[in-house]
Amino acid sequence: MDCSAFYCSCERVFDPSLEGVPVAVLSNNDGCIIARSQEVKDLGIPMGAPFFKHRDELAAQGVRVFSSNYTLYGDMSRRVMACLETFTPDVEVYSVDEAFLTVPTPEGSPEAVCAAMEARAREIRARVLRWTGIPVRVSWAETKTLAKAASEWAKEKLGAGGEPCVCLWGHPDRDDWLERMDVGDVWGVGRRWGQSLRDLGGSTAAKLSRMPDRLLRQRFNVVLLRTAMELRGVSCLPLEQAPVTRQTLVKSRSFGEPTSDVRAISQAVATHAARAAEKLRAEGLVAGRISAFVTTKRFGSGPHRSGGCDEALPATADTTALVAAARRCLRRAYVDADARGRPYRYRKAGVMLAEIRPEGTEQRGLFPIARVASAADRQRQRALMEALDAANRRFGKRTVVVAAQGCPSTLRRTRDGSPEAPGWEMRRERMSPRYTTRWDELAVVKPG
DNA sequence: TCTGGGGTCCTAGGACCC
DNA sequence: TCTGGGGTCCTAGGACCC
Repeated sequence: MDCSAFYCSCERVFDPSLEGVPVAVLSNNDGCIIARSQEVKDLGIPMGAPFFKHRDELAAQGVRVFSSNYTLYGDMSRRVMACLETFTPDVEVYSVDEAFLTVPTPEGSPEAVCAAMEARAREIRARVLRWTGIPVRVSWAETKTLAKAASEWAKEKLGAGGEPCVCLWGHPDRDDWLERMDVGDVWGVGRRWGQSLRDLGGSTAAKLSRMPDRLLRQRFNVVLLRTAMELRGVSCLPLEQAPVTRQTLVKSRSFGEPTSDVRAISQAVATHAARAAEKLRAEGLVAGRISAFVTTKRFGSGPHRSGGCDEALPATADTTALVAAARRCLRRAYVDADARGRPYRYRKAGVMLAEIRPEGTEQRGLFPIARVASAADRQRQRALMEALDAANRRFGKRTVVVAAQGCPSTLRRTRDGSPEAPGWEMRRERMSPRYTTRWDELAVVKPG
């Protein structure tokens, strides 16, 4: 199951004026176009295109453009997934807008099975649409990679105004589609491998599936061999339902404006560390390593630099410990100018946590890397973090912060009295309301 | 002026062991 | 000229995903 133009669909659910109107959603900092409704795709605006290059064209075409509203999309995603689980418990939530489902195959001839499965797909699509307002594609096949290939086919049918529900298994045009499907559209084949495969004569999904195992293993790796086998109908990628513990956690953002101000950057890094710590606690995890990094802009003039430093920690999810460590890392990673004295204009900073484990399972070192707090001190810190999280949950995100994040009360006030965002905060000028998660942002229905 | 953020897995090569 | 055989662990870099 794939949601069609998911972020655009979420925007449309609560704003009927967007129905039939072209819609686009931007990445963080309003930088790139990361979701496009069918109308915008038809205009030829590519995925991931920089917004500023298309701003005028989008305006001229009457495209409604939104900043990304992850609170809304996350909540809508949960609704869609919950709806899928009413059909089968065997659901793998693969991403915010995709899931894999396993269902029993009905008895009968291949043609009959195919027809029955396509009917099932239409049933699922109809229920998700009715319950959540999100249009989806549902496509079946005997392996995940083939199911994704079927989904590509469904996408093509949808673009041509057809029914986006396909069962590849038993379909009379199955081979025809796989012979037509570009190898670059195969799940697991990116730009680099796509070009290499074309050079070796594997320009379509069907051709890739016929390439010899040894060639794939030698020229690429076992991952691509698995992809080829999956295209042959041999399942190599099982349904993953047990949530796995993450290995890393990254929090980073581009700045609204590039800056050389180490104090501002330090506040941004402290904020990322605090947010990462909050997320760690929410997931019941601790981290044993932290790094902080800064990068200048990737494009244009001026000296370019990307630097990071890391530090081992006694496994922790404590905001104060992680913020302090992140600031130490930043101090080592930050360089103000290149060898010729030209200042670096930093565009982005972030924090990465690694060596993550569930709380309570951390391995203690023989030689502690830092003074180990007493049990009583640890208990007090835990209680403090619980109070911090509770206050921020109840009264809003930046209610209680560590001072290193920058103090909200010292910020300039805007006309309505709320604190003005600091310069390093990202641009987000076209955000829709968080319709489903904030009482004060609920949609209002007016009679007549 | 303006180009996102957050992940996973695999491999090669270096350093070390006996 | 020529230098064994069999391992582990770690890291950086490259590929992929959404």
